[in-house]
Amino acid sequence: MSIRCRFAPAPSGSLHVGNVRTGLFSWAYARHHGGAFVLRIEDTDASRVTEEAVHGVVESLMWLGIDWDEGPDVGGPHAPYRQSQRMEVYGEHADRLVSDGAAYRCYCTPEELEERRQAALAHGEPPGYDGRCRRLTDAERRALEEEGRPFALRFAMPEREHVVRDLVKGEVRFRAGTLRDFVIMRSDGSPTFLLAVAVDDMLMGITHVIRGDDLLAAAPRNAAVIEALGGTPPAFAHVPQVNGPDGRPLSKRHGSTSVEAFREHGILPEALVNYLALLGWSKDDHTTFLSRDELTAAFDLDRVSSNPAMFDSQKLEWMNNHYIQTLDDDDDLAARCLHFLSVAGLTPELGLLRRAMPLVRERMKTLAESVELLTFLFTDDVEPNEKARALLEKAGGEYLRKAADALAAVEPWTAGAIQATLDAVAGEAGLNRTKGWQPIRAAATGSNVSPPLPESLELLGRERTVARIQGAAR
RNA sequence: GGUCCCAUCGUCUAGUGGCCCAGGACACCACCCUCUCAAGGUGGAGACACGGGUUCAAACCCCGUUGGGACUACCA
Repeated sequence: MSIRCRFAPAPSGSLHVGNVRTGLFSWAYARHHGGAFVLRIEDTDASRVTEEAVHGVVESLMWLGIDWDEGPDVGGPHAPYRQSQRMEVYGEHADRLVSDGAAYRCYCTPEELEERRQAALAHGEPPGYDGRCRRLTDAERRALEEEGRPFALRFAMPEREHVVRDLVKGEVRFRAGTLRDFVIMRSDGSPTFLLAVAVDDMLMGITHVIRGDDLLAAAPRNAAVIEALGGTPPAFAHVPQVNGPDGRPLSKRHGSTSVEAFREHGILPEALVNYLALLGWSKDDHTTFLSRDELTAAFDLDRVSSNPAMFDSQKLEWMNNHYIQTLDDDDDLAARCLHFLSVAGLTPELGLLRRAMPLVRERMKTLAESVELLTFLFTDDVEPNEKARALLEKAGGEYLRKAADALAAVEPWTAGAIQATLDAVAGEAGLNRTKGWQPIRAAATGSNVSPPLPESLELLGRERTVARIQGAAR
């Protein structure tokens, strides 16, 4: 039987990296085994879901290079792939469960439920649903019906031990009686997550459910519903959560942890995928860099770690720098930087930008850093920063004028010739390179930090270089 | 409270009874390289949560403790 995996995000907010990591594992597992990967949008809570949010999920996954065979945009044999469009399906299955005696009408109101929960807590008893409506006599039921009481549909959890053979956690046992009857259909007729997932996974032929371990306790319920419906439950693999710096599972309150945020921060998709792949999974004892293809070739669930991992953005950035360095196509890198320069209000000339790439590629942890590294090339509005001003002041107008004059005469205008001239000017003043060059750097780039000076000046051009140094000399 | 999950350097991890007084990577420190900043090179410091077992032998197996986390909703 061919493997079928799915990723089923709720598009309520943005797709955060913890969530995506789970999707990545699911995708990698499917691809590794030559199976199918399904994207399903979990929007039973339809009110808060916007079209935009769904689009955001699709965008983020595509950017990462995670592709799917069936989904809301591409369709497939089990369409539709948005739960909000499958309400009838859930209704039919809920009815079947009721007529088969696997689910029952629960007339308890939310207020009553809450009251009993509090009472149980006060007596030191477990607070779950007490199963009251499951044990109603026919007469009681009839009375409630005649009252016109609204009801929810509750699944009658078989009262036995439930065992989940999890591919990551191993055999997990839930003692009889600890899993209570749960609502599958709200009194307003809308299905709950617990019904929708089970029905969809069954109908869509999902063979392996790979998801966060916060859903581990949902697995026996999912399986029970599918069994009651006459289906075969999928295999489960519950991967641990990704934690934030505070050691708690990543969520909205950790700030910018969405895929989109990393993209806007100048992280390369191949770096994010690589980093995420190694968060909770390892190929062996030493592999650090993997392409998507290498990942799918090597990935399997038996090497997924069972303990939670903390997200380390420093390591991500280190890895990002590696990918930027190894992106040896200057045009490609320039194109990727262009976006960030544009956002910063610059309009770089493409040829110049491309020629600047060798100077900055090993200096950027993120593409966004290309802005501060290269602004001096794409604007003549260079206002020296504090340290640059100090350097200029210390050097004095005399020195700068001499340097400007010498540079004006450099022929040809190449990094090599420029370097020789800079050395000559510094030497004449009795300065070493550091002391002699820093004022020039400050004048030409407006900063005490820049890409290598002679190469930077070569790109800047003679005219602009000389003008800036003369300007700074006044 | 109950149920369940988890526990190796600060972080991500390798390790499935002897190869481990624990290996790699990020971060950190030092040195080298060096026009600034990076990158790169070399070296260093740094962990098996604790307590009991089992065994000739335990990071690895069992039990307990402690500490994290999840679930316990007409959220997903």
